[in-house]
Amino acid sequence: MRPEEELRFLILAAQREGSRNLSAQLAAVKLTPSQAEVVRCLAGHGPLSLRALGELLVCESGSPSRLVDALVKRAIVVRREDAGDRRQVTLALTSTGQMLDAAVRLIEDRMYAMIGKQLGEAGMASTLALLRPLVTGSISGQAIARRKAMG
Amino acid sequence: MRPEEELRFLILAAQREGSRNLSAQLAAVKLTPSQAEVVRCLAGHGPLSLRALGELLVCESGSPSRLVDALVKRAIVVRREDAGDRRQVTLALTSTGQMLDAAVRLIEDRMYAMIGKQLGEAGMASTLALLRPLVTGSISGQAIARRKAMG
DNA sequence: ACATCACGAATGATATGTCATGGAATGAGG
DNA sequence: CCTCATTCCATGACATATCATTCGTGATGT
Repeated sequence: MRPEEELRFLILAAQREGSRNLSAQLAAVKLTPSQAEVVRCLAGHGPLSLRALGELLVCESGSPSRLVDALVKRAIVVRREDAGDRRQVTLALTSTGQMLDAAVRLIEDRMYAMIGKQLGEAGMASTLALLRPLVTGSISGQAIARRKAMG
Repeated sequence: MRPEEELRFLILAAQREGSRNLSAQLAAVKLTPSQAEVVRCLAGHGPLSLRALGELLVCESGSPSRLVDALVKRAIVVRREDAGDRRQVTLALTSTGQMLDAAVRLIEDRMYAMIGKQLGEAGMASTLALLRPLVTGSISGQAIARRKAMG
């Protein structure tokens, strides 16, 4: 197998396995990884329009209407009409959502600790430097850039 | 954003963007990336049972019944009963499937060339070495190992 | 003011992924 | 033979992803 092919499958495998792992952890709070990303974004970056939220999500490129739907139905997110521009909806976490955010943060921290231990500090820095150029400029890459810029 | 979080999103982003890119290329032959992986596996590793195919696919963990369904409907794959064990089905490419395989190979080669140029030979080797430990032992990691072992 | 264009969101269609369930078939033990 | 646990597939259920389309609204040019 040529190296580029292995890289392609390693990235796919890492994503799949990481997602499976995270799914299993998040099952405790009945959230999927995508839903958890929405919760974390809304918790960290205040009320957002659907479009603005979409621009922060790596998990989805378009506007995450349906992803948000499930969270609204479960009273984790409130969707209210924007007073100034009635085309937009404003999304914010409910108090339930804020509690879930704390739980998600704990789960993510555990996962990050494991990843950090696997790679080591130097390995982590190298890996980031190698992978960054692969996504710069793309939609997902821009989402990451925005997230980094906003803290 | 802490490094582990950035790594997580870089991997997700690389997978998404690569998949989008490949999807666009494969649209010329009306195949999705997952379907193309099935075609390539069957072309390279002969007739396989559904289970054996599933063990070679990185794109799916279980048995890819439905993934194969679409290919059978389009006469790209033939599904025939195994004479020895009637529980199993044997999957093989039709002549249409073999022609598609050649087209897919061209598209993948172009993509691999681009990835190779982006990373460089040394970068490629480093990246592989860094990512491999993240998936060893997992289902997807085993699929990659099998693929490497079979050429 | 009005026609028109652009924008934000919702929705339908299609294809995945993942897990759980069910059914057919095999094979090991008695 | 029979029983029964196991194996291999198929399928239902659910949550994503992606793209195209539609609909209600704002913005713009004349």
